[in-house]
Amino acid sequence: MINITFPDGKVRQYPKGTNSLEIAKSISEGLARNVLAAKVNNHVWDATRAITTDASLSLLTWDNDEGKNAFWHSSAHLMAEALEATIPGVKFGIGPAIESGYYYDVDLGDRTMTPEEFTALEAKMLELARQKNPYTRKEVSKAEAITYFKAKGDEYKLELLEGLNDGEITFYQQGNFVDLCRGPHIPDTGFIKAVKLLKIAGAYWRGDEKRKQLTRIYGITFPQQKLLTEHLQFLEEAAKRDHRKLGKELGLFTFSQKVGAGLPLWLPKGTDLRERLVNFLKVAQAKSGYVQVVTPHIGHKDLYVTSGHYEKYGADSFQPIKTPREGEEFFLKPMNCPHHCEIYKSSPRSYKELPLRLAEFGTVYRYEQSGELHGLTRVRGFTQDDAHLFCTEDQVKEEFIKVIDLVLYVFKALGFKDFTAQISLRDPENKAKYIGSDEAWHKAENAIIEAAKEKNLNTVVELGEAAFYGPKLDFMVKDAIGRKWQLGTIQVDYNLPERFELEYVGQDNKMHRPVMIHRAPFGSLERFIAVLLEHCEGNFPLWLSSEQFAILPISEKYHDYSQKVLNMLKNSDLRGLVDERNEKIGKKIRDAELKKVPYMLIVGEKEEAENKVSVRKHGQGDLGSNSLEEFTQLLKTEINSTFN
RNA sequence: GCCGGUGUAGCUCAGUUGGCCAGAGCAGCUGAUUUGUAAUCAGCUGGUCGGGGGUUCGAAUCCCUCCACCGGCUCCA
Repeated sequence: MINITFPDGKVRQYPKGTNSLEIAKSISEGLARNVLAAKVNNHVWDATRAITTDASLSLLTWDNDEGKNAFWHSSAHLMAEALEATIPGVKFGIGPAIESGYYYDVDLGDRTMTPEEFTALEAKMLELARQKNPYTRKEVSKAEAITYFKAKGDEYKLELLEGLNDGEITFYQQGNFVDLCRGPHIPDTGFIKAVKLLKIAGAYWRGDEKRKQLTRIYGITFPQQKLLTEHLQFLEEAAKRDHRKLGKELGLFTFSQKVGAGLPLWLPKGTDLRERLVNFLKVAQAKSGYVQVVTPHIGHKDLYVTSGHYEKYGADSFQPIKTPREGEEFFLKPMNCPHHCEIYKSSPRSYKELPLRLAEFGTVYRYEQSGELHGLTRVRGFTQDDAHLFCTEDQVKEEFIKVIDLVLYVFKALGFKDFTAQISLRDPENKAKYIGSDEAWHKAENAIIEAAKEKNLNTVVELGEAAFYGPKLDFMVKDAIGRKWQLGTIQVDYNLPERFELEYVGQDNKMHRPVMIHRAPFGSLERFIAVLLEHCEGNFPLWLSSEQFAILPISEKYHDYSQKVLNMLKNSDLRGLVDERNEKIGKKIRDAELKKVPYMLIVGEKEEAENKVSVRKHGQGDLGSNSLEEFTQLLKTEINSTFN
């Protein structure tokens, strides 16, 4: 007998070799029907795998991420089985579970796959699922495994085998399909009740663009049809929050093929929004000791040779523009830091001036590959809320922490609660990709890690994600459908001061090298506004709305009174307008609701007589009659609550 | 850049297997209406069907090519 310890601490005895599914059955049949996998001594196992020693056990169901993971991974195998049954000679790359579903990378040879084939493939998957074929695990020797895949002619699996050690190789089989796989899997295919194939894409084998591109098929499955329906509804809802759609509907920005791909055109309303964000940050930065600077949109080639950007990105940038006679080369500026370094150098600096915080809303231009462009989140011309802090080594950590505070302040004012702080470090395996000394990197990486720890940020560490000149802390926020985007960023840089030979006179009357911190709380205004739009679904915080209220007169007779109200509200620093169109009140309300105007003020005979307004709140409806003082107070209170 | 898909009026979309002047709703304009909490009525304007080339008696529809957009991959100073 063996002792099984459950999550609640209870211990029960079972015969040696029993499995998690049997244990679940001993508790209740209902539970057993829902068990997808099990965590045995903190390793996720097949529920059908025999337990031979004392162990801690927690049963994994659809409600655990690890349970879902096993479910979707098993679904990838099911899709592979269906593919193999319908497309002879198909070869398989990898097929993992992902955050929402799974994919499998396949080599279809000369054949292509189109979404029209999905229905048939889904049907095949369901047919196989109904057979309730068990997923069986088999330990195989490396030689056996190689023999199997050689016979099958699957070079991808053979390549994967090269990286595995003999003795740790397992096969999983369900039905006629055998796959090299670590597992774990769900007990049998019958658990899979609903299947939806979602999209098809090219994906380079092993993520290497120099290697063959396989066909990646994304899908999702569920243990109940109802869950699939809900998921599809969620996707539909998310599509409504797409910033490209909202930006168009709300008249914020547009693109023109003629102006060029990835070059956003800001319409008056969008510009208004940008200006408000910019001013908001300028005020906050002024309080934190920043000074504003302005630099041109182009810079001499030498500037980027010095900074190192020329060597790193010269060939992949917009190509230089030349002076007609001398042939001097200038680049559109892809970043502001080299310019700012030259501002630093414009006069001798004393330690007493540090930290020197140079801020600029600088528009930069980067050549992004055509396939990378994406609404406002990935563009070729964008404005950074950039600043460079020049400080002494001793000041780095404190400055870094102050920047974190600023980013958190900005995020709070805009309602971003759900974000992660990604600490991006150098790839220790590939140091050649980066410039700068080991020592400098260590110092910088430690400064970031300590500062993040001190501020108790919810962090993830990513190796190899650092910029080529230094490590960074990025604030990552998800868009409507869960794609992660970098917004705010803070980067420590020991390299540029070196390259530009920046110096300051220390207390000791000797020359010292300052440290530079790059930082941008929004990141880029374009991307920030995109993600903000998706988060609030176009319902901006009141302080940010261009049109905080719309006055809707019942008829022409009340236009004079409406104008009077408008002027009074404007005098209270509120923004809005009067809808003087010759439309019925229902129409005016509908349009204001669609424009997501936070407050609608309906005025007619009654309101004019009482010197009041009828307040209607977006998405909520009639709030009743208010005096102008009451209404003004209501808005001021709402605005203040955002910042406190 | 790569794989797959899409491109019809300002917006959202119809346009059967290639066949008469390419349609609708909304928006816009004109007029009527003077309105009480999510669409008042009528009339009108508006498109060289993404660009270019080809096949055909005839192309929005078929083919080639370029561009843009969408979903991924790779990349992202």
